[in-house]
Amino acid sequence: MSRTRVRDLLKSNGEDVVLRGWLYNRRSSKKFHFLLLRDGSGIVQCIVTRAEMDEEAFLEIGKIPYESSIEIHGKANADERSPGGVEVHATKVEVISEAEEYPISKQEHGPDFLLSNRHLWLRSKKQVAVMHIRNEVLRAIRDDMYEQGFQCIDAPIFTPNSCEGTSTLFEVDYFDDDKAYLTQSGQLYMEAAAMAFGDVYCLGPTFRAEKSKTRRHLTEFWMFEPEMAFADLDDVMNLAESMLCKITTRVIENCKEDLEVLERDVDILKKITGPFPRLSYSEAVERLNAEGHAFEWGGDLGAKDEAIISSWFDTPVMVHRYPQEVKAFYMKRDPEDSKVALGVDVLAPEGYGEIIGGGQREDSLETLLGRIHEHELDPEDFAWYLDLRRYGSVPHGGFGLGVERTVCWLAGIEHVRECVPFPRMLYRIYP
RNA sequence: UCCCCGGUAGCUCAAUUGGCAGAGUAGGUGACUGUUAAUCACUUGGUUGUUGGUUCAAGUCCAACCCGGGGAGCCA
Repeated sequence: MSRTRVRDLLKSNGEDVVLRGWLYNRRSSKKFHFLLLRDGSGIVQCIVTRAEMDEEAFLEIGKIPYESSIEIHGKANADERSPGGVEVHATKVEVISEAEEYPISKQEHGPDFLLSNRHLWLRSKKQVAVMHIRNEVLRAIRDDMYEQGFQCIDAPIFTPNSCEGTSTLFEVDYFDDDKAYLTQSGQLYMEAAAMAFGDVYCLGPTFRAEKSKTRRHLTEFWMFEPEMAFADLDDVMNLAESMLCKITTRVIENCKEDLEVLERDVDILKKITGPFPRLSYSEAVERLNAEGHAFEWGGDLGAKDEAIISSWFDTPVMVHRYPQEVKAFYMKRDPEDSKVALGVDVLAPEGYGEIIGGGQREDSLETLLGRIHEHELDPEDFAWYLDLRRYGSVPHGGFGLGVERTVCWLAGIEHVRECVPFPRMLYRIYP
């Protein structure tokens, strides 16, 4: 007899079924055992009655340790008294592998303990829900890119040098005396790909060796980076906006139960429909000052400033045209105001901060060369990148979206470490 | 790199001016009317992060170190 998945039990009402999974919880009295079976697709209550079972077998079932793997034979019944509305009336319970005393209990645990037990923590309800949402976010991105005709072009993980010359990178030995670095962005490679395929994206891991210790930082995180040829800053903002709306809609539609487990206020997410407010850096600074938060034009917005700006709106807000000094060398300056660069940051609501950064790229060879010198970078390192401006340069742009930060916001989680299966952080690389 | 907080039973935490190391939970034993983190009774469980110091006496005070958490900067 083939095995039934818990998620399909409702369709099997009245039928004999075989389930395989792990013992999630048990509630016992003299005449019954209520076993909660978890199989990865869901959790179902199974009832074992003393009257219908061999006395010794009944007592043994009361002793099966939590998280033991078990097989249950029985009949599926719709029953309102059971959580989930279905119950399996078990006639046979077999232990596949008896578990040792399981360290994670139903009570609350501290972050240190949970992170050290991440391989087991991943089994718990809340973590399962977050991973479902992550899965949906990644699928929504890929589906939308496919529908819009973007080509998926995977960027390399090993790179010969820093992409932007700014962040601290992880250095690794690369044969003989050479050094390589783990990528901190696929963007430069996406620019090359955009000149080959038009509209492209990459979606993969990214590494930052910054010693950041906050709820928004990981040393290894996933980033989605689309890049478009023949595109300006407005096109970039339009794509960022439509993508965030698409992701949110998909999560609301397909992750109802997960959002419930996480006690996420879905009404807040339903407001994410677009258009999002677009605020220039200068406008943002003006309003900050008008509201009594002294801020001098020219500096980069800090975490506090971003929190204030996003608190003005219920949806993500796009802040564009930053002072060019605080932005990367490849960012194009605004032809109408050379003091600012054509970049945009998208700030998520509810204080989740920056989830997207991007903009229009500099497409003039001369300007780009000058910028590389200003930033004291070696033009040799960027020879291939400069070639893109030699052979049919076009206006182009794109952005990077932090997958964990996006999941964190949608799921309403405190810390990005719960939004990736096995987080890598400063001082923590186990398990 | 800087600032703040913490480390006591497997886990979550308590312990008064320095004065016998405690509870809940998990584990064990038993009871129990279809239970919903089931409930009830009993019960096992300790080198208080490490090292040194002050003291008749240190979980508590002092010093150094180790580990972790939160935040800043930087960024997604």
